Amino acid sequence: MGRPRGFDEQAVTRAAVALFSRRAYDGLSVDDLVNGLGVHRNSLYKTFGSKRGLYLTALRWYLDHDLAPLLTSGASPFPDPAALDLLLLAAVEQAPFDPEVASLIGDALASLDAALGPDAATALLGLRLRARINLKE
Amino acid sequence: MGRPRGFDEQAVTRAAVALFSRRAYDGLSVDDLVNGLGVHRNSLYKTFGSKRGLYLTALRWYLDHDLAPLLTSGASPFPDPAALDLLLLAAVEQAPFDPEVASLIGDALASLDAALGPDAATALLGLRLRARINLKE
DNA sequence: CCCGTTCAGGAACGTTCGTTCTTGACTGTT
DNA sequence: AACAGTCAAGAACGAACGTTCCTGAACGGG
Repeated sequence: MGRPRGFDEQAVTRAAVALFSRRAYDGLSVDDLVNGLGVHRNSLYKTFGSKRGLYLTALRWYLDHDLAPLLTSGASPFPDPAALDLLLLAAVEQAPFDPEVASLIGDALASLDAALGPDAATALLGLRLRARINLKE
Repeated sequence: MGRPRGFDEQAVTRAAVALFSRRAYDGLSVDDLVNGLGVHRNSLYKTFGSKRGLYLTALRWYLDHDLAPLLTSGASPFPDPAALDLLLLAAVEQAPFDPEVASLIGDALASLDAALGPDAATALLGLRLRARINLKE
C-alpha cells in the first residue's frame, strides 16, 4: 500500500558511508546529507530516524560489508587505502563520547588484530592516519 | 594605559590546548571555551580574533612547547600518552580541509619521523589512536 | 475507482552556532 | 582629577543546526 520508495535504502547507506568517510560527523550537516544523498529530508528521517541513526546505520554497514570482507580475504595490501577512513574518524572523534560507537569500533579493532596481528594493525592505522592529512577535497 | 589584562595569555593558550585535545574543533563551542577557559568572550575575540585564531594559536603552542621538547628529549617512552591527542585530532579532522593546519601537522610529522624513525612514529600514532577510543570523559 | 499510505517539495520550528555590540566599571598615565 | 584604553557582564545578531510539520501528488490494494 502507498507509493513505493523512490530510492534504494542500501544504496543510500553506502553513499552515506562515503560521505561520513570524508567529513567528520559534526562537519557534515543534514543539508549536506540531503544534497549528497539525493534523498529528501522526510525520507531520511522516516527511514533512519535521525542524523545519528543514519550515522550508526552507515557505520554498521561499513564495518560489516566494507571492512570485514577485507580482513577475511587474506591480506595486508589493502586495495583501497581510504577504506579505513570511517574507522579512523569514528575512533578519534565519535568513540570517545559515544559508547555505542566505542563498542562497534572496539570490536572492529579486535577483528583487525585477529586478522593482521596487533602490530601490523596498529601500523596500518598509523599509516592511513598520516595519508589522510593530504586528502584532496 | 588602560586596565591591565586579567588573565595570562599563555595560561589560556595552554588551557585551550587541553580542551582541543579532548573534543574535536567542531565539537567544542565558543561557549564551551568561554566556560572552560574562564575568560570572557570579549577578551577571547580581542586576543585571538576568532575561534579558529584561538585554535591555531593553541595548535602552534602545542607543537612548539609540548610536542617538540618530547622529541629532542631522547626517546620513545612518552611520559604522557595524551600528549599526542591534539596532533591526532588535527591530522584526522582539520588538516584535510585546512591547508594551514595541514602544513603545521606535516612539519610535526616530519619532526616525529626524524626523531623516532618513520616506522616507530607511525606505530606510535596508531597506538595512541587506539588508546583514545576508550578515553574517559 | 477510491482509499490509505508514502512519496516529494519546502516552509517552519526552536536551539545553538560564531561573532559583534552596548554598558559601565576599572586602572595606569598625564 | 581627567582622560584613554581595557576590562567584565551579558544582550543581541544573523546564519546554520537538527528536526518537525504542512501540502499535494503519486501509487498499490480493496
